[in-house]
Amino acid sequence: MDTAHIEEPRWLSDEEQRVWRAYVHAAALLEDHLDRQLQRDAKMPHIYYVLLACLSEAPHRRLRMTELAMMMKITRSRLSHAVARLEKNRWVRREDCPSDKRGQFAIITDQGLSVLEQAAPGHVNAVRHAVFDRLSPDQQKALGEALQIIAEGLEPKDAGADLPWLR
Amino acid sequence: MDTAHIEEPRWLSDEEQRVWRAYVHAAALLEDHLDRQLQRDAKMPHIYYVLLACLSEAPHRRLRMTELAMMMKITRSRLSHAVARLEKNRWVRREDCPSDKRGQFAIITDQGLSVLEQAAPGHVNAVRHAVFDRLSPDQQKALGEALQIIAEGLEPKDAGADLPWLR
DNA sequence: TTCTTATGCTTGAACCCTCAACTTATCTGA
DNA sequence: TCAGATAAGTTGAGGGTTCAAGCATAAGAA
Repeated sequence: MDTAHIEEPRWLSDEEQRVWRAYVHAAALLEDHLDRQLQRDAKMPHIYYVLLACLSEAPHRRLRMTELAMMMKITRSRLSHAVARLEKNRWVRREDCPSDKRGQFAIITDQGLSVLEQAAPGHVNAVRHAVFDRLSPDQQKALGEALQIIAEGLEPKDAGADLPWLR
Repeated sequence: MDTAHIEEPRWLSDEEQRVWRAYVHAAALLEDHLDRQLQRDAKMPHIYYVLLACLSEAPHRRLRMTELAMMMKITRSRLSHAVARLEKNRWVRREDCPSDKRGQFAIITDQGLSVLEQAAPGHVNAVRHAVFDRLSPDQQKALGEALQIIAEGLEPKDAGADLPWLR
């Protein structure tokens, strides 16, 4: 009997399952925790905080939409919706790109900057309590290295973040 | 000048920032990747797969709603909506608990079980490719330990998962 | 018992994200 | 120069999640 073409899946070992479960649980609890904290204290979910933080550190407090999307590892569509929402709050505004008429800059406003500064201490504390206060330097280092490898492996090699059929 | 009462936040060091960014990126990319794979191949997001998997391993293929929510580290509300959706697909059904008239069991159906079995190999492969194929055994171990510590720290000590004011 | 509080679970509105389709603009090559 | 092809970004529908409120039952106190 020829079974060479059948992909017999390699199930996860007990050890691997434990690691995987730890990931699933930690990710669920952590995202929840941060979202709740920021939603309560700054009226925005975690990802919107990251968005503002990226803009605040960018050269002229501005980034092209695509660049920002790649930085944040989210789709352009998602970013478009997010910026639209933040624009309503007057925390971000858009501006046309002079050199490419298709292009848009997202720019953090003074108001957005001040909201970000108000939110930052609470957010950093939440991260610290949840993660860094609990791990030894070695554990932190190991965690970072493993996650970096995972992230790199999933990075879309080709630009088309929104175009899954290119995969 | 008395500044003792002012909480000067301890910002993240460069090293800590790198670790934190790695987490944020890995989490975003990984959830996205798994959701997309499962949505394509099994018409459900990752969390619904986990839900079915939990039920499939439970004693009589059934769990009380609250128990399942705690296992999955999600709110009862979210679970309620999720089960409602899976019930429409006939992958899960509900049953009243005889000993507590408020209680409900969620039960995976034969159909749900078969969908789960069909989806499992592809999902395991995705996890393997993204995580375990890229990390040495030591790295896996370290990752698991760090994540477990983080998860434990965020576990709600008191039962009230839905009641944030109890903290 | 009866009153009070706590528990189990659901609901609907508001919000967020995904997917596919679309618009406009830029690039490429014959 | 001009017709694809590609790129930047947006849109709306459909579906998932959150939050606060609600209903019904159970447990505890008086």
